[in-house]
Amino acid sequence: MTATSTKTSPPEPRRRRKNNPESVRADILAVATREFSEKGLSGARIDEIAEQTRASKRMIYYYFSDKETLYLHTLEAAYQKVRLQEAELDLDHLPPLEALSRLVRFTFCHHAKNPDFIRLVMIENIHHGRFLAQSKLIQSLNAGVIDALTNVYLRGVEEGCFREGLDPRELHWLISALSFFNVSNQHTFSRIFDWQQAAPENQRKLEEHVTDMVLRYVRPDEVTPQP
Amino acid sequence: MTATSTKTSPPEPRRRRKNNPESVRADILAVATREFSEKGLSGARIDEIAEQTRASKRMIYYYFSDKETLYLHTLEAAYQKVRLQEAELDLDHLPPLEALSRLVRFTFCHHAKNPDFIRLVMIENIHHGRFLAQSKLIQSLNAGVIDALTNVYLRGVEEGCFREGLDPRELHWLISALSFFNVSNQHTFSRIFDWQQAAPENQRKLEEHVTDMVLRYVRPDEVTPQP
DNA sequence: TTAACAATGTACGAAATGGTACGTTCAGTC
DNA sequence: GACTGAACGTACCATTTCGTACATTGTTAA
Repeated sequence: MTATSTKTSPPEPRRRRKNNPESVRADILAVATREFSEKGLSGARIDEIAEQTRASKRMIYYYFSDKETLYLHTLEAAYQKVRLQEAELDLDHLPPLEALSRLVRFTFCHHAKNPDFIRLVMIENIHHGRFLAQSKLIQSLNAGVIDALTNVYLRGVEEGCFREGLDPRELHWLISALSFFNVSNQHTFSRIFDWQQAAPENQRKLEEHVTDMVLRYVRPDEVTPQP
Repeated sequence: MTATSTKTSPPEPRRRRKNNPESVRADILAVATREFSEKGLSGARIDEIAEQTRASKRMIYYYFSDKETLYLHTLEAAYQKVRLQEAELDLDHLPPLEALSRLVRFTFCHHAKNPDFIRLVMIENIHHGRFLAQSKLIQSLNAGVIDALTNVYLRGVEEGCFREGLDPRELHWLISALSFFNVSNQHTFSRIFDWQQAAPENQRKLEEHVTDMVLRYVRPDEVTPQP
């Protein structure tokens, strides 16, 4: 876009460049997120990212030294964003059953609303988690999730509404699996089984199933509660 | 060019081996499977595949016209292989509970033993299932899974060991989700939560959890069946 | 045998792609 | 205003990568 309108306006012919490092950086990161999550690390093109940015390709290498570093920053930013949203969940003031139910629904919906994040995690798994392993940041971010779930679970066991002997980490695994798969495999599943999985009514049904499944799983075995 | 010469064709049209077409084709496909599942469609390199083959790059283009077609054939071959293994499952002679339990365990173990297939499906989802959509073959292959599960489920409902009102397709979705996630997200999950998910004892535990979860899910609600 | 076609090897081209050299402009400090 | 380092633009390079032209060998039918 050569806006050098060399008109006969002597005082102000050219557009002034305004330095704005933070904004440029954020812009690049946003575009990179779109591109990487859409096409993967090897599929995304630096030139393509540059084109969609208000900055130039030179700027990408200026702020992020190379393609892989840019990808790593993208991944970190995505995890950070997720963490921020999760932090808003306040489960401790709810009774265990409701708290767990809410956590499951939140996870399910959150994943569904953030396909970019899911895709980045898929892509990272394709790369054997090699970049995530480099990131101290991400490692530190995710401890909180397990803690929150552990609290809820322990309270539930104490109150007798959850059965004993479950591992919160494994419980989290189950919740994640169902919520993640809902996004990650939507395309193949829909196509193979000719089922519009993304349709709102089906999403609502799946949310119910998933929540129901988790709650039934933690429910105490019936012990014939007759005295 | 099909020589349909209705001349004095002998009753025995014996086919003699040519150079080595079938073997070369199979070799290419095997290497392509490794490469695509490891690096994705855009990450895999035709030259790299050629190098690992006994054939040359020219042969890849001879048998499979271009990269994307080769990828599609890879995907189809992978689904076909899975289908063959699934067909060995014979559930109809088992009581419903055992049949379902066996189906879940089979799915879980099968996925765990075929990471290449899982990765290809992940990659295909990254591509929005665009190639799978082109394949009439794959579409036709996967109907059987639902049928088998439907039979088991209906028998179970009839015998009273499963609750009513569940959709076999959704049940399959749940089983798939848990089994798939176990492979697809192993790297990120292990790294984030510092948990050796691939370790045999953890795999055994997860298999139990997953089976248990599905069985608890289909179990009839307690209706206080007092005599 | 020989024509015809299938199967295969070698070398190369054109475009894409990650990354850089080098110069220019901005903004704060003295 | 002069200086300086950070912020930015343009043009370019070296390599990679998909794909092909062309030559050659094997195989079968007549």
